Amino acid sequence: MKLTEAKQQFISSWGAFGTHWGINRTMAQIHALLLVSPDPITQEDVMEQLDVSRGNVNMNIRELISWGLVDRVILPGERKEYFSAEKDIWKVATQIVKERKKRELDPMLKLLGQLENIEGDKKDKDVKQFIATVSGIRKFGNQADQMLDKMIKADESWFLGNLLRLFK
Amino acid sequence: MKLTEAKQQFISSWGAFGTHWGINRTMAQIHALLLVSPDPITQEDVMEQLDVSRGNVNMNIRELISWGLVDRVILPGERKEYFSAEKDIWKVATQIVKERKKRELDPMLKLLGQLENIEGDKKDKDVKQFIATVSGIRKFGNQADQMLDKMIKADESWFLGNLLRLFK
DNA sequence: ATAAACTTTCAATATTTATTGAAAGTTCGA
DNA sequence: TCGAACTTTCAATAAATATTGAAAGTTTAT
Repeated sequence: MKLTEAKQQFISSWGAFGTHWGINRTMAQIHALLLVSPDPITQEDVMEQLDVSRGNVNMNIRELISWGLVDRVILPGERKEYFSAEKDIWKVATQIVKERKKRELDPMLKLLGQLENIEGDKKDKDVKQFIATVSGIRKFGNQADQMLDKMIKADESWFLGNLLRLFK
Repeated sequence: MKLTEAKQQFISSWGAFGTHWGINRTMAQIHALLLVSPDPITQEDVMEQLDVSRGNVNMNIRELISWGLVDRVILPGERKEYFSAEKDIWKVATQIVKERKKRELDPMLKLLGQLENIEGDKKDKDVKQFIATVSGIRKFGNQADQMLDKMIKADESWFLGNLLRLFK
């Protein structure tokens, strides 16, 4: 397989993979393209290589920037903006974890905490099950939350070292 | 807040949460409903409580069963089928991890392995970056894969004990 | 101050994904 | 074997989501 074909495969699979995880296909593909581009590229480049419109590229690059995965780069003496992706996969992963935690997990845990305090007969079967389920999810979620916090702060070698210890 | 309202909240939030993770809203809501139902319930019950059609409920319950999160239950002396969800959140989590790993992570790792073997000048900047990116993702993915395998096999107390050790 | 180069916006449109509900299929007791 | 009770299927439809592209906005060099 040659580079061009492999690149295509990678971008397309990364896009499909993304959709399974609630990430818009084009955004994932742009990210993939940037991940395999050794140098920063322009919106125009992305439009050509992925065959999507200017507006779409603009929107999705902005989103990638808000996720902290892509940076604007101004090349000296150039008028237009270039973009480049963080290439260190550990950093990419922790950044995604950090954002998803902030945007989704933390609000969910907050809600679950509130839902645990319902009025009503604690002997009632439905009340009992509701509280048990909600508190079960909350406890598990809190564990995950703590673990992810440590991961975000850790560097890769620390994490791998500990994993090794954990699973030896 | 009373039970009915809290239940509504929980189901609706769980549905919204699901959509952020590539899970169809109704499926997540049905799961939520089953999680807070102390006893098995019928398709008819789900239709009424969530106000969705018979076909939709049938389809999504089937999907939940294929994910190993919900079981068919035949009550003695009853003609119709009842459904109940696994309530142990640890089991729910490991089951989801197991399935997503099988359906998504493993195929992706397989593909990445293939993409690493491209023909071409290993000194070429683009080839170099492509291989670096793909192998970086593959290595990280393999670590995650191994860790998730252990988690799937472990039981909760083992895992929590080790986590504690890991993060003390 | 102007205009070219470039970026952003967003209403219209297209695409994808989810839902409905009636018809077909199945199971089971009498 | 019949038919009532129940489940499944799937083509049609609705709803949600993503994409386009032209117009408006911005920046910069002269």
